[in-house]
Amino acid sequence: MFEKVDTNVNFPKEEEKVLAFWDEIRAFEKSLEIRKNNDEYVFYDGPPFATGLPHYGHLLAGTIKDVIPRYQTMNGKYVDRVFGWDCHGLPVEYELSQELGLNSKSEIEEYGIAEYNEACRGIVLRYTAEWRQFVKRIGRWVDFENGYRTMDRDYMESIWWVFKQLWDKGLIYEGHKILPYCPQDATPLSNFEANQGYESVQDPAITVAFKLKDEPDAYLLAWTTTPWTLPSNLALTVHEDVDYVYVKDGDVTYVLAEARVDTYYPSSRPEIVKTIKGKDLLDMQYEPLFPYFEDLRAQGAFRIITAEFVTTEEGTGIVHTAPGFGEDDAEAGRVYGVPSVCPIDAECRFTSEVRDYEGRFVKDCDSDIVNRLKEEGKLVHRSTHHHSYPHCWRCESPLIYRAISTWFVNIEKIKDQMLRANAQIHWVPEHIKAGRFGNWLENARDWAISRNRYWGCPLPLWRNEETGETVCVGSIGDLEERTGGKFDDIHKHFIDPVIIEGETGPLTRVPEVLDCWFESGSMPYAQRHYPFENKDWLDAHFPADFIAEGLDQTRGWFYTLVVLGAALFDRPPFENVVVNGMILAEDGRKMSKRLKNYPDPMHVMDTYGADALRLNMLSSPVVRGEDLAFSEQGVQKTMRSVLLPLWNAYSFLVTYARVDNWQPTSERSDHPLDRWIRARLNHLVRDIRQGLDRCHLQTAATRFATFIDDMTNWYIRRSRRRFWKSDNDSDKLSAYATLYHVLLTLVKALAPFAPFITETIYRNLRASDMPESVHLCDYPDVIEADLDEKLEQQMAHTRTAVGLGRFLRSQANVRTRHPLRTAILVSMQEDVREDLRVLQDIIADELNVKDVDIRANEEEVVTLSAKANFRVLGPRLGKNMKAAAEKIAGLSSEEIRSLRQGHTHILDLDGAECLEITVDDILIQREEKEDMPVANEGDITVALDLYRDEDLVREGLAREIVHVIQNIRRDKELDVSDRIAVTYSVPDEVAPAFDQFRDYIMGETLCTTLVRADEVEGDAVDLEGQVVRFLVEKTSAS
RNA sequence: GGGCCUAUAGCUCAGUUGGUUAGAGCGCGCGCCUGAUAAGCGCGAGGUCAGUGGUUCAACUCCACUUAGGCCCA
Repeated sequence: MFEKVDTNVNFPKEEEKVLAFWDEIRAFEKSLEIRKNNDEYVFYDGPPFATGLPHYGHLLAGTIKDVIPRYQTMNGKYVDRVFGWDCHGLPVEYELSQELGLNSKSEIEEYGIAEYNEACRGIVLRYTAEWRQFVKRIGRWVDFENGYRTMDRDYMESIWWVFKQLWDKGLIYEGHKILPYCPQDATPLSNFEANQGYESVQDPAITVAFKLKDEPDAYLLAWTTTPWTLPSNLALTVHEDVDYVYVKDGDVTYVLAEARVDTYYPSSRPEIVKTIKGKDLLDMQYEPLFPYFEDLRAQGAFRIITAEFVTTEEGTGIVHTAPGFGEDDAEAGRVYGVPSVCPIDAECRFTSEVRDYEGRFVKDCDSDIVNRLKEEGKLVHRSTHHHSYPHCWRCESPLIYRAISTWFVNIEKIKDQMLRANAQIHWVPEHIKAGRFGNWLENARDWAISRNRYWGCPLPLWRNEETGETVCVGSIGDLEERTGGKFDDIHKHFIDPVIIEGETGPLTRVPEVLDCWFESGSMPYAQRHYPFENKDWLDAHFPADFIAEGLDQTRGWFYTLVVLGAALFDRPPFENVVVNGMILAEDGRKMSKRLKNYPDPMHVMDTYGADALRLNMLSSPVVRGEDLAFSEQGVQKTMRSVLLPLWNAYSFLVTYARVDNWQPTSERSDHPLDRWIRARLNHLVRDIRQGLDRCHLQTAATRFATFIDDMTNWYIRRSRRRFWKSDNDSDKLSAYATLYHVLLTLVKALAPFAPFITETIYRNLRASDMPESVHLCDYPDVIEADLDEKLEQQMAHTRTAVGLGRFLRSQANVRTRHPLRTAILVSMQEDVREDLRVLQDIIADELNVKDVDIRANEEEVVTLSAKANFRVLGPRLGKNMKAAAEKIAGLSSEEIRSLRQGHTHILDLDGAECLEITVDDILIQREEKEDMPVANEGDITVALDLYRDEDLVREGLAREIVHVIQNIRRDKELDVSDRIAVTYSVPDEVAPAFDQFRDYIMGETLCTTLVRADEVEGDAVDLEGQVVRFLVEKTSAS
C-alpha cells in the first residue's frame, strides 16, 4: 500500500504488469467464481472468422462487449462470456482455393471434397493465436477455453435441430433464386463476390419487335443487352403510370414509351396513333419470338405485365423479361404467375430445349440470334452498349445471372413474430429499431439458406428425385437410426454417400450446405448443444440480456438471430443491443490495408495504452452507431486529458500519504470542499449507473473527464495547502480521508471502461481486507447522503465569481500574486448572494483579496436594460410578439426596477390590446458603467477595487519572492519536503518586503535560514524591476 | 435505384418539448497561476449551424427537395 508512485508513468508498461497480474491470480475466473450463485446477466458473443486478423472494428466491438459485462459483474451478476468462431463458409473456401490454385467447382471435385474440406478445417483456426493476443491486450475478459466453433459436431447437430424445427413448421421450401453465376467455374457467386468484379464492357444492344397477338401489324419494342436470353423470354414488362404510344412506321405500328420516341426517331417525329398508360397494356398477349416454349402460353406466358423497376432512362420502356435470368424478371414474373425457364446447363450451354443452339455456350450465340432475328424481320435496331458489368473475381469471365435451385426460409409466414420480437428489443441507438432494422423486417424477402458449396453444415435433407419424397433428419441419432451407421462427423464428405431407405425407395442427400449466417444465427442454441444437452439451460439463457456488434450486422447476425428466435420460440433472442458504427481512417475514408491509412492497433496500444484506446472509442459517437474517423492523436488526447490527470491525482495522494505516513480512515469530513467533491462523486456515480443500465456508453464515458477535471483542477488545487500542514491536524486528516475515498470510488466506477490503470491505482490504494483486484469489487453505489445539489450549485456560483474576478485582473494587468483590498460581488438574487457568502473564503483566496463585499444593488455597478423573454411570452402573444419585444426593449430603468419589486406593468401594443407583464416576462441585461470596470455572467456581477497601498504592494512582493524561490527549488529538483538555506542580495528598495514577510517566506519555501548578503553567487532574478540574487542550498531532508 | 444514419469553429464533438449573444475540449495568440501534473486558469480570434425552399410571431431544431460522406440492400 502506498508504494512510491513514478510520476513519469508509462501506461503501456503498467498495463503489461497488470496483464501478468491477472494471469497470476486468474482474475477473470475469480470474477466469475465470486458471482457463481447470483443472478445471471446473459451475454451472447457473435463469432468472427479467424481467417483474417482482427482490426479496429473488432477491437471496438470487443471493448463494448467487455465494458457492460464487467459492469454487470461488479453489480453482482454472473456474466458468462464464451468466445465463438465462425468456421464455415465462403471466406474459408476462397482462402483455401487460392492457396491450392483451385479455380472452379470441377477442380475442387477433382481434388476431392474430403481432402478439400479437411484442408478447410486445417486453415480455419489459423489466426486464433493472434486473435487471443489482441483480445487479451485490449483488456477484454472472455472465455476462449470453452468457446464454441460452428464446425464442431455438437454445434452442427444443434443446427440440424434448428433446421428440423423450421421444417416441421413448414417454413422451409425449395425454390429458385437468381444468382450471379460463373460459367467457367460452373458455380454461383454471392452478390458480395459479384460486387468485387465490376468492369466496363461493351455488349450488343438490340431492339426487338414482339408482335401483338390481337392487333394486326402492331409490335411491342423491347431492348436488351443479352440477346441470348431472348429464347427464354416469357413476358414483357411495362410501368403502370408511364405513357406508351403507338407510332406509325411505314406499314406497321410500334409500341414504346412516349419518353423514348425521340431517341428512336431522332430526325423526324413519327405519327402517333394513340397514347395509353402502361396499366392499359396489362395482360395483352404477344407472339413468342422463338418457338421453344410456345406451349407455356397456357401457363401464363407471353403477355404484358407491370412492375415498378421499369424506367424510361434507356431502352424502350418495355422490358424483355426472362424470369430464369434476372432478379427483377423473376420477381415480376412471380407476382403475375408467369412461368420460368432456364434452358442452360452447368457450363451455361443451351440444353435441348433450345434445339437450334443446343450445346453452345450462350454468349457465343448472341450474334447468331441477332442475325436470325434480323432475317425474320424482328430486329428493329442494333448498336452496342457500354456499361459496368460483374465479372468473376477468379477467372474474370463475365457472370451470368441465372436461376439456381435454392432452399428458402419462408419469412412471410413468420413476419408477425419477427416484428413482435423486435418490439421487445432495446436498441442503442434507438432509431435502428424502427428505422434500419424495422424497415428491413417489414420488407424482408424469403431467406435463401442453401449454398452450392462444400465447407459448411450440410442440409439435413434426403430425397428421392423421382418421387419427391423428402426426409429431414433432425439429429445425428436420427440419421444413425435410419441408416444403421455411426457418425462422428457430419460434414458433407462423410454423409454425402449415405443412403436412407424411404417409403418410395432410396433417398439420396440434397447436396447443398447451409448459409453460414444460418449457423451463426443458431448460436444461442448450438453453443451449448441444445436440446441434446443442457435442456434446462436454455430456459435461463434465452433471450440474451445483451449483445453488441457493428452496424453492418443489421442484415447479418442481428437479423438471423431474430428470424430463428421468432420462428422457434416466438421471442426476441436478445433484449439489449449496442450497435457500433464503422471505424474509418483519419481522412474519413475506409481503412484500407493497401493504402495503409491507419496506424497498427498494436502500435497504438504499445504507445498510449489499451485504456487510452478504449476510452477514446467509448467516448465517441461510434458506440451509438455513428462513424468514427480514427486518429492516433485522438487516442493521445484521451490519454492526456483523462488518464494523466487521474494518475497525477493518485500520485499526489500517495506522495503526501507517504510523507505523513497516513493510514486510511473512513472519516466523512464536513469541510465544504470535501462535501463538495463527494457530492460531485456521487452525482458521477449516479450518472454512470444510469447510463450503463441503459447501455449508453458514450454519455457514461464522457462524464469521467469532467469529474476528473473537477477533482484535479479544483478540489486538489484548492486543498493542496491542507496536505502541506506540518501537523497531522484534523483538517489534514479530513483531506486525506476524502481524497482517498474519492480516488478509490472513482477507480471502481471507471474500472469497466479502463480496466488497467484502475487496477494499478487500486492495487496501491487497497487495504489488506479489500478484494485483491478492482474487478472483484462491487460497483460503487450512490451514497444518497453525500448527494448535495445545493452545494454543487454554490460551488458553481463561486467558480463563476472567481472566473469573473480573474478576468478583471487580467484586464487590469494585475497579477493574482498581488493582493487587493476588496472584491465586490453583486447579485440581485438573494439565494445567489447566499451561495457566494457560504464559500466566500474560497473566492477571497482564489482572487487574493482581503475582503469580499457581497451586495444586492446591481445598479451601483451596472446599467440594467430589459429584453423580452420570448420563451414565456411567445406562446401567449403569437403575432404580437414582435411589437411587445420592441416595447420591452424600451423600458426605463425605473420601470425595470418597479417590475423587479414585484409590480406589474401595462404595455400598450399599438393598435392591439394592452399587455400586462411581470418580472417573469423579461430578461434583465447588464452593461458595464463607464467608470466602473465590472464583469458579469448570469446573475453574478463582480468588481475589483484595484487600489494598492504600501502594505499590499509589499505583500505582493513577498509572494513574488516565494514564487522565485519555489521555481529555483523546482529547477534544482528538490524533494517537496527538503529544507533549504537561502542567501540573497537585494537593493534597499525591495528589502523591506523580505523583512516584513520573513516568516511567511520561510514557511512557504521550507527555508530554515534566510540571510541577506552583499554579494551572492546565485542566479539574478528580476523582481518588479529590481535585480535580486538568490543562493538556494539544501540543508536536509525533512 | 431503395432504406437508414451523418453534415454545427481549423480538428473532435455538445446543443433540452422550436424562444433571440449557438457552447465545450484540442489547436492558435495574449496574459495569469504553479512544492502533484506531460498540466491548469482567464481572455481573444475563429460560425452563412452543408445548400435551397416551406411551416411559424420565432427554425441549428419541424417538413420537402438538393449536395456530400457512411453502412446495408438492389
